[in-house]
Amino acid sequence: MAIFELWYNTPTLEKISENMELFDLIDGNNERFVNVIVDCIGIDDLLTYRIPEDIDIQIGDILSVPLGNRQVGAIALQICDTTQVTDTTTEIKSVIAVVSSGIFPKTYWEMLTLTADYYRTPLMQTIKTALPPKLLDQSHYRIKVKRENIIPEKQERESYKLPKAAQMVWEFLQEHQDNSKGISRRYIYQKLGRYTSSGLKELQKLAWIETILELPNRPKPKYEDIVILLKAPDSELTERQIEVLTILQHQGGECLKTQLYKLAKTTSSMVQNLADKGYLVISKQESLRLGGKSHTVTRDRPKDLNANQDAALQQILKAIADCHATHFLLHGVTGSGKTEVYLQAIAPVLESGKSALVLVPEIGLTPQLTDRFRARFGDAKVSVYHSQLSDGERFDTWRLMLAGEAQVVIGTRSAVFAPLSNLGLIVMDEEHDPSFKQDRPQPCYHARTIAIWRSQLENVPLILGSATPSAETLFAQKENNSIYLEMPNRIGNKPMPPIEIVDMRDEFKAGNYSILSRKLQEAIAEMLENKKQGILFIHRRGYSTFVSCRSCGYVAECPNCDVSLSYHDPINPTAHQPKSAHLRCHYCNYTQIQPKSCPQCGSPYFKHFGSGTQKVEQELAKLFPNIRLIRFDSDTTQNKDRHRLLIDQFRSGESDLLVGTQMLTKGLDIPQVTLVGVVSADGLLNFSDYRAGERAAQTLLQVAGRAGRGEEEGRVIMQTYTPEHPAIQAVQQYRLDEFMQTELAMREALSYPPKGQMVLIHLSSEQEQAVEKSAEELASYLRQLANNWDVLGATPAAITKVSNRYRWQILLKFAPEVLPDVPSLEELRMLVNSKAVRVAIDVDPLTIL
DNA sequence: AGCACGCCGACT
DNA sequence: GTCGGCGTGCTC
Repeated sequence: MAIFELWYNTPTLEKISENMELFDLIDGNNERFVNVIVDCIGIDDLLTYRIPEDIDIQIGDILSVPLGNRQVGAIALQICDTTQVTDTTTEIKSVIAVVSSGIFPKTYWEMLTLTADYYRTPLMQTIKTALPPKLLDQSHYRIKVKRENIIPEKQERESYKLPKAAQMVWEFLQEHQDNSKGISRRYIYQKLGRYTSSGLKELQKLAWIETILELPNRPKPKYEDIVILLKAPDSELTERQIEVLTILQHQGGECLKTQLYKLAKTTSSMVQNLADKGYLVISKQESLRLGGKSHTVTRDRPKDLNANQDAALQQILKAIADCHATHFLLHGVTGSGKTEVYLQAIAPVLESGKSALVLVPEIGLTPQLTDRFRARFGDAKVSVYHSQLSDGERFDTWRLMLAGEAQVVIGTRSAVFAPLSNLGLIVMDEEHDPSFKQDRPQPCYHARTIAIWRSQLENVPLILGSATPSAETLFAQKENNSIYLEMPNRIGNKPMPPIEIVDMRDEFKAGNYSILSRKLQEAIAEMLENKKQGILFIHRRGYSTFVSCRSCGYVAECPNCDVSLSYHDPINPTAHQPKSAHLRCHYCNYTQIQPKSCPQCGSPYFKHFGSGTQKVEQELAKLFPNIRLIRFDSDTTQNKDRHRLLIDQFRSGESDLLVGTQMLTKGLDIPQVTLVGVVSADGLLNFSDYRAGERAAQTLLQVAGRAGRGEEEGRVIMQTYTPEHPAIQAVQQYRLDEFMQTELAMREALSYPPKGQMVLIHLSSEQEQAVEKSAEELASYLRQLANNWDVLGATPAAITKVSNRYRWQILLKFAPEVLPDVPSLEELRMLVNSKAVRVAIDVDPLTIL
């Protein structure tokens, strides 16, 4: 792979690799020192710390070290018996503790340095995304107001005499005094900047405030007491004591202390007494908090494969046996049995004592998949890793992976960094899914890109599976010698459901003003009559896109963002929402009560545009009063258990129709579903991003694939105002490959990815002029610098204001074979020398809006 | 992120 | 002279 080789020999990588070889075991009677990178932006040099005699440190260990008067995380890179600190005035401090003694393989660090370098993000920040949360937490200051030290009249008088800075801080503290835990110094600093330091000092002098140093709250292993039988009961003991020991004996001579209390109906005094007598011993055992236990108990056996599946599997098995970094594109239509191929490919990996990594878009949405893996390999062999786990669960799962035993890890995007030391196979399911790309904290990595590197670094095969492969993977498949595996048929040769397109313009002409066409209405009626189930797909959640006044055209807008507010109904299952009709911003969550009359002209009549889940829900209730339906969108599925609950409800037949958004597209396998309706395909199509066509075709095809997976034949009805759109045509005929060929040709003409590379630089600030100025200055600087890239912009972002921040962006475009020497995040921050402006860099952005 | 240090202008 | 605001640079 071209990109891979270009980025491979980066200076940072070499530096780290050499350091890893410095794993010299100097048996020191002398003092020993460790050179570390610390978790502090702006310190790129290695710092040296003394290793206390009672602490054992290995290269690659994650440490906690003092820095200034704080504690920060650090990674041990070199261990030596002499200091490289020549300056004798600096005191060499000692390591505080080893946070995790993970001995990562060399390839793991190479993967991290590659990621940091490619995505132009500081190494430490990249390492943090790979580690469980809070593991590299810093200590931080909290400020508390000391009410008891303040005499009201005195305060009244003195607060006027305070220096400006102190007064600002004091006022700020007054505004936030409801926070009982105190507020973090960092937060004050964000708001007040340089006034913070002197202001706090002044208030401290008056003793009006108290500063508390909160130490990092790192996740810790959880221990439980267990009792172990040492000696069989004998006549020395009382009857009751013998009884307790016999129960312990029946438990295999070992069980949890609390469990013994319950079983023997006894208490700690009895157990302690027996321990004192030497019959048993109380010891500590780590209890692993592992998220999401299995919901099914039935053990699953490998299923017979059809010819396509078997052909695919044989090729994969060969690569696994040869330990080749072969890349497979497993292109299988929905229902073709990709999961079974994964399972049978993983089985020999586990048998050979290696581990497998399975990456999925969103685990909360695919509990069935985890259940299936657990049923096949057993609970003990399968762990899940995703952001919905608690910090403790993530920490424990992470350490379980580090332990190196053969296991299957199923996880979302961040699991691509799973510290599995003996990897045998990587699987990425639904490879086209945009949630594999991170966009919020830097680095904005794509898990597929990292998975490709990891497969090459560790010489393990990679399976990219999808019914609707991404343009990137299709293109790479043609260019490289990766292997294309096709499974064009559903299991049992069930046909793909026919897709019927309804032109909504005809409906309107015929006098049907409903958002549901006559055809779809009939189909739903028929479905209800036959006691079947269906799915209705809507592109948007909420009631409608926006609400406007019928008489003056006023549209309610978010005060913090540049978007109109969405209408939400009062009937809402989540507790924290207003009980009456309200308007909400989908960007910053600003919520207000729907006004009774137009604030501009006073008219009480409003018009609702678009069609969200709630609107469809109402319409259905009107047309089919007895229909039992479940709404499935991010409003109704806020917590992780609700996904499963709603899906289980639907699966068990408690409901006729599932009405939902995007979430429905992801691997939902319910055999009873015979009807799939797409309320409006247009929202997907008329999205002005270069990837809109690809995304729309993928989404629609995925939705369509939900129908007819069982015995009954399926049926798909797609409503649209633009039936002639190539994406719609492609989907209707199941001709995605041809559509993608024209897409690729189009991308090539405009040198868009994958026929070109892009880097997007975001700038944002609360000050409108500050961003504009910085963005334009940066753009012209980049233009000067540019010899092999095009600089587009600076331009305001499509949604210019979000959460009171004005957003601008600069797009860099370059040919795919060009090595992009784009400034790193740190360099960009230096270039934008305005503290008010935030910068972010997105390499290979999925959307350029 | 947070601190000390040092420079420069204003005021006891 | 000295105090305080502000920018700069360092943290083992």
